[in-house]
Amino acid sequence: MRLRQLECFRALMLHGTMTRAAELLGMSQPGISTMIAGLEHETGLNLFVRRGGRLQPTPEAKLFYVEAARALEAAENASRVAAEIRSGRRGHLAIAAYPSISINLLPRLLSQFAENKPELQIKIITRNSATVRELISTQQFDLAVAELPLDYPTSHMEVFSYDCMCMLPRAHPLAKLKQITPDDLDSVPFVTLFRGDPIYQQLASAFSEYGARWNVVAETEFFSTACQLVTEGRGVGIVDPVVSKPFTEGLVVRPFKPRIQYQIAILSPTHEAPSQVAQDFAGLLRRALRA
Amino acid sequence: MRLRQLECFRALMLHGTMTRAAELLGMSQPGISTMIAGLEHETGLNLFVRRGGRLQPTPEAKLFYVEAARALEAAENASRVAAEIRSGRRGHLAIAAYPSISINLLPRLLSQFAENKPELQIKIITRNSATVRELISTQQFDLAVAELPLDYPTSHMEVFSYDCMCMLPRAHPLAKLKQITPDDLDSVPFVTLFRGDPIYQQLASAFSEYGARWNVVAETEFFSTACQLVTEGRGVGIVDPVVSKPFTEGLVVRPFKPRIQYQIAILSPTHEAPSQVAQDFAGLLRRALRA
DNA sequence: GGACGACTATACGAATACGTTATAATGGAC
DNA sequence: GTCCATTATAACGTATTCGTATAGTCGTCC
Repeated sequence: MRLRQLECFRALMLHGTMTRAAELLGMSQPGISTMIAGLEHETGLNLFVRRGGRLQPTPEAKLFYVEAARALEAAENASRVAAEIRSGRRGHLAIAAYPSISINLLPRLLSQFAENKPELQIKIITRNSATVRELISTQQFDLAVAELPLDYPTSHMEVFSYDCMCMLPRAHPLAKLKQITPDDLDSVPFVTLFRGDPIYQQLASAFSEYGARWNVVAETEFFSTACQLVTEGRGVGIVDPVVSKPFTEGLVVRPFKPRIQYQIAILSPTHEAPSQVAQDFAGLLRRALRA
Repeated sequence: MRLRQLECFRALMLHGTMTRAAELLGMSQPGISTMIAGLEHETGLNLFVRRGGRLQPTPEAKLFYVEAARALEAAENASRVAAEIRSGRRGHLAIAAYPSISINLLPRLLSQFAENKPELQIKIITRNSATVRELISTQQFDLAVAELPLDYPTSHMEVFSYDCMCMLPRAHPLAKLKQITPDDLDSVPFVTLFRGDPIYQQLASAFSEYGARWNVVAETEFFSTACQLVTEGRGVGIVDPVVSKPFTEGLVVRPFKPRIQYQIAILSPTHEAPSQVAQDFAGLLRRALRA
């Protein structure tokens, strides 16, 4: 039993004559005729009686039609779903990400990505980078974004490196400089990430190397919190130039020397092949993180 | 999108390798390979990634599988239903019949007919023969059985003629005769059908022709009622030899002379083609009515 | 009753699909 | 490296599909 036969059968049942059914299906009348003959032969049912040169559906045809139409609709539905999956309109996109990127960049990109994909189910789980690293191993996520370094590196890792910038309140005296060094920040109130963070360690080394006094007035977990403190005038700070960009709206941002490196990575599941949707979104995310 | 492709896809999803799927479907491995390649091409989905010489279903394949399996099942169901219809296990059989045949013969034949047809829906409507004649015209019945003559004869009518028999209580003195005539029944208490019935008129003519006195002690609507009265010893009567046979169990039945003719007919719908089930049952009924 | 119109069935050929065998290519295991 | 299991590709015969051409059937309109 072939789908094409059912299609012809349905058209014939709905439109009465082979000639009209053929028109509707964009094929010739003899095509319909042989197709119906084949269906009758294969099912062993007499679907039509030839009466007065016309076709009249038998009671068997009416009974069979119900099931035939159902099967056709299921097949057409499968076909439609395939198109939806292909275009990314259907599917799911589960992403695990560390907090700073979860706050602004990720939801912004996701809502842009899902614009024309009504059936796409999105899930964002926010955890610290170590947990994100573990989550991607469970194969339950399509994509993850974590800060480096990781205790247990994973394959399928795409790294993005940034040189951190110095951020200052707009009215800060140092805002007129093109570039900031630890010397410029000697004893200046400073907002930084926590002691355990690589950023903290790099900053400590930089100030010590320059022989400047690092006046830490606040430690935060996230760049976004630090940004807010700087905005409030508590001091100056350091920030990555891309992910945290939305948080530095009212601030002045200047290159910092020496280089304070900040690295994040897009992680993909290892055992599982990534879904097309995940790959597409990874592309969008990659462009955003490179910018 | 062809059903065969979905079939291969399902087998592959369920059994992991093309080699095994091919075995299960009774075809060669390259056959599966090309079939899957065709499906991937037509749907535009990457259903499998080739990793380490093995196939691994992509997330898209898992999503699509749900719909594909559903479509396949619907098609297989349609196929199964076709087989059920063909063998008469599925369908409906609506029969309109006059009372006497509805009481015993028809339900007996129908239950025999439906023995191995679990899904067959049976409907029996009992009306007098004139109404049965009208009902078959409404095309809502697959078959009808009515007594003749009918005011408005219909085409598709298969007539069965019977010579009525005389029935007597087992202990009746006339039971020793091989054949009964009106002369034998002169003044004998007689149970007959109603005045309007053709049987009544034929009997009246017969007694008058033989110059015998017809001693009617009871008039009934149905043969079955008459039979019961005879069984109770109220008199002798006349009965058709086939339809009413079940009612004359404890009675003696003898040929009657002159011939009292009783005719019934199987009626088929005119506009509608009869269903295969109806035709099959008509065959069974025909054999029973001819016996 | 004959011509016409609408419809279905059959014949035949070309393109496509299907499924086979043979064989290459790949990767893991020992 | 060799063996084993797997998938992919090529070549080829057969079946299916669908078109065109044409014949047959029935009802209708003069």
